[in-house]
Amino acid sequence: MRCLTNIAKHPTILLIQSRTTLKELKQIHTQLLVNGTFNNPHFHAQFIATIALHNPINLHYSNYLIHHHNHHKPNLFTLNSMIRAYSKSTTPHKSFYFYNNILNSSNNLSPDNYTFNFLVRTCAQLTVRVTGFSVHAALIKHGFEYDPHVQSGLIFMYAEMGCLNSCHVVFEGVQNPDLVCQTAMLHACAKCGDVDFARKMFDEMPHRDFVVWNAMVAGYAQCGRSREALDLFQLMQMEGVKINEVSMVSVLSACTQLGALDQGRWAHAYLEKNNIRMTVTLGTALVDMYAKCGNIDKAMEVFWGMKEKNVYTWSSAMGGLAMNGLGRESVELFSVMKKDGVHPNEVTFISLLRGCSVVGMVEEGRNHFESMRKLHGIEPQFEHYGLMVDLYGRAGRVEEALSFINRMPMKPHVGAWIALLHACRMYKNKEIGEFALKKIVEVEAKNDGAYVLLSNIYADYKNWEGVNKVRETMKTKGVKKLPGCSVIEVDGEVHEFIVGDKSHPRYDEIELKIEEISRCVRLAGYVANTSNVFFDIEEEEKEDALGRHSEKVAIAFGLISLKEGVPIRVIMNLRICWDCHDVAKMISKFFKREIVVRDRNRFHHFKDGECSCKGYW
DNA sequence: CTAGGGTTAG
Repeated sequence: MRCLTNIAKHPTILLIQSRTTLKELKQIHTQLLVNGTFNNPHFHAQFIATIALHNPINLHYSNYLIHHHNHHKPNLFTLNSMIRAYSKSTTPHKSFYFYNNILNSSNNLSPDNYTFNFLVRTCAQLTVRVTGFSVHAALIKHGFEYDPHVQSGLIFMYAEMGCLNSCHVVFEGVQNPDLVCQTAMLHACAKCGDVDFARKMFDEMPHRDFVVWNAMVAGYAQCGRSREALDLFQLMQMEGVKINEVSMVSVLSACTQLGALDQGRWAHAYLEKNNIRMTVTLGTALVDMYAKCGNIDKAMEVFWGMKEKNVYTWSSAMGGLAMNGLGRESVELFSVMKKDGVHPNEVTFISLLRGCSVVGMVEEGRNHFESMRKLHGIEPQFEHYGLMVDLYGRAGRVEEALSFINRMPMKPHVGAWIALLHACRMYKNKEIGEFALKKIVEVEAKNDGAYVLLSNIYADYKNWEGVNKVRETMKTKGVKKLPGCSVIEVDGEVHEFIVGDKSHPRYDEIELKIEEISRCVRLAGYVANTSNVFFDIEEEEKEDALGRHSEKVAIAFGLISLKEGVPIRVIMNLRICWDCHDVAKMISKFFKREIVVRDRNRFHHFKDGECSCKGYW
């Protein structure tokens, strides 16, 4: 055992941990063969395991070493390490090859608690329940049902599969759950939608190390409770808990969701100042944060500065470009990615198709969609079909969008119909719009967004009867419209405005500003675009209702609270309304202020009276 | 010193 410990600290092993290139590995390998270090079976095992664990990119090299330089039969340590490495790879099923290797080995190996711990993690990756159940059965057969390592793994596996009950069952069977096991259970609760229970566990734990803190912060961030994530992180700092790159990934993710650019910038500065290890994951989180907080230039600067990028990084950058209206750049980045030898996955194609869609590159988008199956072996999912509908629809080819839906190999999902309905709204197509709504409510009787869209189409035609009919239907069915909500960050503090809520301490000043805006805009001869007002009310009242949309309130607040020249950044939960969009353009001109709005679909950068979306919503 | 926490879309 002493011997193994020393080997783990062997300079060559440490070198592998910090380097990744295949070329260097080959050099090291040759050297070790020559000087005879490989004659030590322990070293050989540790060498392969280290490559597998620290250089997942070069997993095939560990494989090669096992098969072609096999002076020694791989031992359990090596095989377990391979299972572990593959459980985290993009091809987790290959773990089973090594599991079978253990079972069929000629040198009497039998799986141990590590084997099963890693194997259940493989099942967690695969999320194929049947596989998970059979591995569970196998480990019971081998007598590891009550092994603490295996139990932690099982909790993790069932969490990934969404079986919180099974997690509880396993957890209750644990004699004295240690920190690792408790962390797994906490993670499971957060993952399966019971963060509050996770927090309860967290609060009741007598000893908490920094991994537990990280799990809790991540738990909040992943379920969208970003504020609580940031609050807990702050507490973490105050308590002097160790902070590493994993903590920062969660912090950045929370900032991304809140659109809190200032806090995101602070986090970026923090991790540079504290020499936090820049991993691919952390870099990706940074790129995503800048992109989704409206600073796409900075996002790309970070992106190009990253030494190592994976498919997440590329997809994230492409998605960010698309979201910011830079569709062409997104498509170009896709070619660069392929040249770089990175294989796209299904998410990459979502980013790519969005890129095509926002700039109306219909043919290009269709070609890429076709290439998914033919060139990349990726079966398009319903999201991809939905984006194709969007692609045709945005470009005004509403009929083609409809016929595309009708040719889908699966039952069109609500999202596809919604995309069509948006196109109908944009191009004022009443007939297809009515048809789309019918299809939507067949599945989701209470889809408020769909009713509102159809109502808007009627309003465009000044068909108040139609508007009223929609309103009546909604009333009888009990459909409630989701209230608009906009947030804006001022001096690192996030202010939230919900439509109709006047509780903000500076609401009176905001009101005055809105009136000033209205005056300016009217002087310029602008007539409000009132078709976004849902109910048939008097024109004047309508303008008033429009004047109080949450996005406009947030912009007004930005005007009074941010220094001149500082861009106003607003994040909202719905798509920006047409009138607010027009008014924002004018504000950007009259008040000489840049405005960046991230709505639920994309970014709108308003400058000198123009918007970056150029009509492509 | 083979276990636990993290990134892309919807």
